[in-house]
Amino acid sequence: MFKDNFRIEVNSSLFIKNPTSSKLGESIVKEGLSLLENIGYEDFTFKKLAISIQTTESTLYRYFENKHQFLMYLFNYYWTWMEVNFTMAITNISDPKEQLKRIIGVLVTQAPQKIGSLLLDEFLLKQVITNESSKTFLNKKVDEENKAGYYLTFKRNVCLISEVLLKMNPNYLYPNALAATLIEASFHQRYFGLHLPRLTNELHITSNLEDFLLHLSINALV
Amino acid sequence: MFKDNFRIEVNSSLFIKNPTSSKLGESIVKEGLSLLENIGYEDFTFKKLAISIQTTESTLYRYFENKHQFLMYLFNYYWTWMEVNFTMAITNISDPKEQLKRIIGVLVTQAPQKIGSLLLDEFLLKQVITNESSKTFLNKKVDEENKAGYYLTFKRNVCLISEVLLKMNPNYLYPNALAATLIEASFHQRYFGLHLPRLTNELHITSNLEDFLLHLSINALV
DNA sequence: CAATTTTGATAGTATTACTATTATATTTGT
DNA sequence: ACAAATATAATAGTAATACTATCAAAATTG
Repeated sequence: MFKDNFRIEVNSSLFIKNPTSSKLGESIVKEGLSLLENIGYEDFTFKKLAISIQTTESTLYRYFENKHQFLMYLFNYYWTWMEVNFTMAITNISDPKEQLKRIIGVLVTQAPQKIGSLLLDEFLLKQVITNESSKTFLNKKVDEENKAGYYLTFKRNVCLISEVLLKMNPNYLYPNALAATLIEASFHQRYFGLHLPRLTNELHITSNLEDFLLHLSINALV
Repeated sequence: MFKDNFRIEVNSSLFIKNPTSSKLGESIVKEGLSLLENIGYEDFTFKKLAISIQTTESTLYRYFENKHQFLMYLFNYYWTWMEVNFTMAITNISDPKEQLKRIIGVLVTQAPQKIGSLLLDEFLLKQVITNESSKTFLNKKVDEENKAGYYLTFKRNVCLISEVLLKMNPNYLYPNALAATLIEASFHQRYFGLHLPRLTNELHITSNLEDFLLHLSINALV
């Protein structure tokens, strides 16, 4: 579907030195993603990552300011990739309801289409974003980072979904809120299904999650 | 409405020494809440709290294992208090739709009814929980802490709301998921309204948030 | 192949997240 | 009122985290 030279590039404010500019940089983000998935954001350190790819902390700090910026890089990488997925999913589909179905289909997919040339493993990336993405904005630096454009890709996806919602009902008052809620619910409900099952109803099962979100959004838009 | 000796007590697994058992303990949670609200969870340390109440780190560690347990204490304090609020709000109300309205009214209230004898400031508590509560479960210790009962009060509230939802439509398949989604959306949509406005539609305004959640839930239940 | 850039190796600092010890207060039981 | 028990303050100390700095070696590039 895509050429082999398809690549995801994120805004340069999200790194010091572009990790895609060297083999070492690539192994930093690849292994960093894997380590993050294994031990979680709280226990993740540049020291540990340096050891696992046999380099030094000082080298990592030449690529990323700190682990928060590293997470922000992955977050933007993910949403840049998702924007491609969403756009492909609704291209040439005229019925807004069918568009919404496909949007939600993409949202709940755990292992998106593999693209050989994509640097990061899509499944791992989705797992990490599911578990950690709230930490990108739930902190006191949010306003500063918002100004720096750290959330632009995420906002674009919310707006993309919002536009589909509005096509179904142009008078709906809260399209952005609903779009963001669908995204957040897709992450957290899966998480709850796996870890705190009383907070959900078997929504770690993809088909249930899809049904829940579709039902919720369609009914909200009547 | 309540006697002056009304008190919120949380499960003893959430502290080493009960902070309500001494004046010092009370000032730890009171000042801790205030500091947490001011500087956020990431920058919050026991050292800073010790300085602000003129005690020492070692004393704080005799009350709480670490700052995560301290947040969990506040989280449980909040949900114990909310359970009282929800229960009061629906007592003697027979119409399920009216019950749901009142539940959502309680959920979106920023400054719940002041009760003189309540140790913690309700407004501050709500602010801190709005900003930080996702951090209670989004970490690798979640399963262990779930076993230890750290999320029981939260789950009870989700179930309480879930039961109201089921009264409106006993055949609805995802009552717990919807209840949890309403709670999470109430926190994050307000947060987005204040910090990332493109992710919402003016939902930092309480009446809008209320309308959004009510509309979402009522339509989901038809 | 010289110049530039990147990386590795090493060292060092301030802060965080604790634990341990002991003397001094404070509280409690009788 | 006083002894016993408990709580707190003061101090010290450790291992890990989150960086920054320096400089030589290696790799890249013009």
